[in-house]
Amino acid sequence: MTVTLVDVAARARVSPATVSRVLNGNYPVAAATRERVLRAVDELDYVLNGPASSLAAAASDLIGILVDDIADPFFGIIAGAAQTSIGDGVSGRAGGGKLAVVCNTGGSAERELTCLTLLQRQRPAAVILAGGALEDPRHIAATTAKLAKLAACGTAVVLCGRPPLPGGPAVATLTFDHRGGSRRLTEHLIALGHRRIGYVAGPPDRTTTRQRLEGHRAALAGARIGGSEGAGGVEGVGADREGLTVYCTYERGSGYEAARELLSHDPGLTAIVAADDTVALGVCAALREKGLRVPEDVSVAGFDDLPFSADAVPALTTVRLPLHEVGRRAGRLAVGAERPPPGGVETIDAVLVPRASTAPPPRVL
Amino acid sequence: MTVTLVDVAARARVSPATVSRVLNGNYPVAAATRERVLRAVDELDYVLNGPASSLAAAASDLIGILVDDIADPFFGIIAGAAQTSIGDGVSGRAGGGKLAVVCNTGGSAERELTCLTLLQRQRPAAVILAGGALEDPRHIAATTAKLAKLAACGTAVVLCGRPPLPGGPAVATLTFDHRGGSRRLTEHLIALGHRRIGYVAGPPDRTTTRQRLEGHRAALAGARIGGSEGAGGVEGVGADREGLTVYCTYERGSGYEAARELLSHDPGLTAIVAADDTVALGVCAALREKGLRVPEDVSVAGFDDLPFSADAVPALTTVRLPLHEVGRRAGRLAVGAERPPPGGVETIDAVLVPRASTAPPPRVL
DNA sequence: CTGTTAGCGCCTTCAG
DNA sequence: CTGAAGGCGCTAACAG
Repeated sequence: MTVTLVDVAARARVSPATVSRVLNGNYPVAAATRERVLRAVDELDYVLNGPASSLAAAASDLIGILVDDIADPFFGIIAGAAQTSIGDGVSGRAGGGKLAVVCNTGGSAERELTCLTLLQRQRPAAVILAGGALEDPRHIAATTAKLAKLAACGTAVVLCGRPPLPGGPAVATLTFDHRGGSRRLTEHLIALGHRRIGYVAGPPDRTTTRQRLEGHRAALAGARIGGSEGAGGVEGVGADREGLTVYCTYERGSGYEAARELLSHDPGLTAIVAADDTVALGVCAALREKGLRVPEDVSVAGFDDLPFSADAVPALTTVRLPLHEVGRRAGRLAVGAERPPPGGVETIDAVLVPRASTAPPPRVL
Repeated sequence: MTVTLVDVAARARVSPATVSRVLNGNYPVAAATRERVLRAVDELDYVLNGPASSLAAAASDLIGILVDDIADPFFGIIAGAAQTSIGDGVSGRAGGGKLAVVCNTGGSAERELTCLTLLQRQRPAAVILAGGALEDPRHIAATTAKLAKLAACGTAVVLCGRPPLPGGPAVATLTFDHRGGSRRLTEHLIALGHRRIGYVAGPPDRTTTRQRLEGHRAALAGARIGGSEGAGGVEGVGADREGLTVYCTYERGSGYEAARELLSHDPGLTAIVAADDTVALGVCAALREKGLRVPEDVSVAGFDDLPFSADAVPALTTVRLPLHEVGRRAGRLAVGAERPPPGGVETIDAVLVPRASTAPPPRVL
């Protein structure tokens, strides 16, 4: 029913092996023969049978990109850039052409592992894990083991936006300097004169959340402000001892709730730092609803510098992560178009972008 | 090196065929035997070889979701919902488990076809095409042919957010009532008293753009306003005769430019309807920069009701598309968890959501 | 440069 | 309910 390699070979009057060779392009074939084969391919509208090809070659042209939430621009931008950089290598014809696909884990450890297994079945050429990692030790172990297996089967593993793995089966890791960016952000607020600064952290037990919180607390400690940076590091879900830190998910509504909670704990806050820009928008909404102006009454800052942040009213002070650039590089690393950084790990700078949503507090001390 | 079905069979002291049967679950196997096999699978940490399985079964468990731009929340939401609804069916174990993956076309006809071909190689269980379609006849023909071929090989084709195809190889089509929603939106503006209404259309030659523009013009015609709705339907790129319609891409920056162009053509505009919410934000930015207030001086409306629209300042009047719901249903249709609507086509309502960004014009006539 | 020969790992009749 | 055998469509050594 469907046309196979043999059909093409027959039409081009060559052996199946020859057809395979011109399609894969990695073997010398006479120009005339190639022409004939290509013509036959076109005439028959032949499409390679991926499974058969992958079985025989013990490798597929699939590249998986794992993200927490595809509807979140943070991941959308990284994934889109990675896909584009991978797709650019397509040679148009039947040959070449890696297929970059993105899979959604929903931020669930279980689904992340499931996705990895499902991908593993396909014997993918590469896998890119985007975004922060869960810090649950069991999950880390499971993930590491899975990735090691993938790597053992020839799959290139690229980590993007998370710290390198201990046992490091990864080809390369591009990790963000969340800590530094976060620290500079809070320092900016402190320099403006703020002393009571609320913090809306991301989901607990994630590398991104922890690193950003650490940066924030380092800034406070550097200025001898606040007592919430106890020896304990990140505290459990909910609020810390002073009620100045609450946790939420990367959603606008979650930020809205979080801001209300912060305000109820300490109505005297003059600034709120949010886990990311989306959350910051929710924070702004809650503030507005309470009749508080941004930044006159309360300053608000986000993180990531997502596209809409520049257009928000007021424009959001945030920390820029070069998501597009990093996604592009992750894609190139995955296909081997770029060599891994020395040591396999590169830390990407996070730069402070001061805009209109932060200003001195109502009454500078 | 890697563990195969045969290894599992040996360990469980059964034949490979039996292992295959318990993994696929679609054949009677004694409970005790199944247990033994499952244990062996776990102990050996066996992972099915997808290519081999797909080759033998002539079908894979891959489901492809094609989107124009994964970084655009419109697609992100649909794709995410589809993936989730598909993933929910996972039976945890080695069996079951479709892998839903999303592919980016970047809105390019060529890449869309390339992606389809790459997917076609995998012999996917289903393909979901999300978002509006290009109206270029050649591309429609090519796409239709490709989808017909996919369908002929047993791939379920689901169209989501675009009109059904003429030759209809699709299992099901969920299409939006862009026209109706758009018409109601412009009627809302007219009822408010607006007469000079600028229109920032989406990319030309796309079903979505055309349908929304048609709705807009139908509203104008219904109110005997404007002469731009000539017999010609959508005009070429750029501005129409009166300069009241300009085209742009679904990006904030593009909306910004478009608004400036509209204003330069007709500074007397009292309202601007944008192709979507993202574009509307760009329009607002341009207006603000010109010293025009929204909605006091100029009303602005978007489309889609993306999450950030409710939080914009002012909150954006828009037309809500149930993206999440539609994505979920597309996923269910793809896996056969839901029966296709009668006739295979269902039109999804687009409901007007009036918010703060629209108000009567400065001077009602 | 090209043809021939074996499988890749699994599913699926067919027997038992 | 379980085992044995054949082949899915392609690639990768080998020859020539």
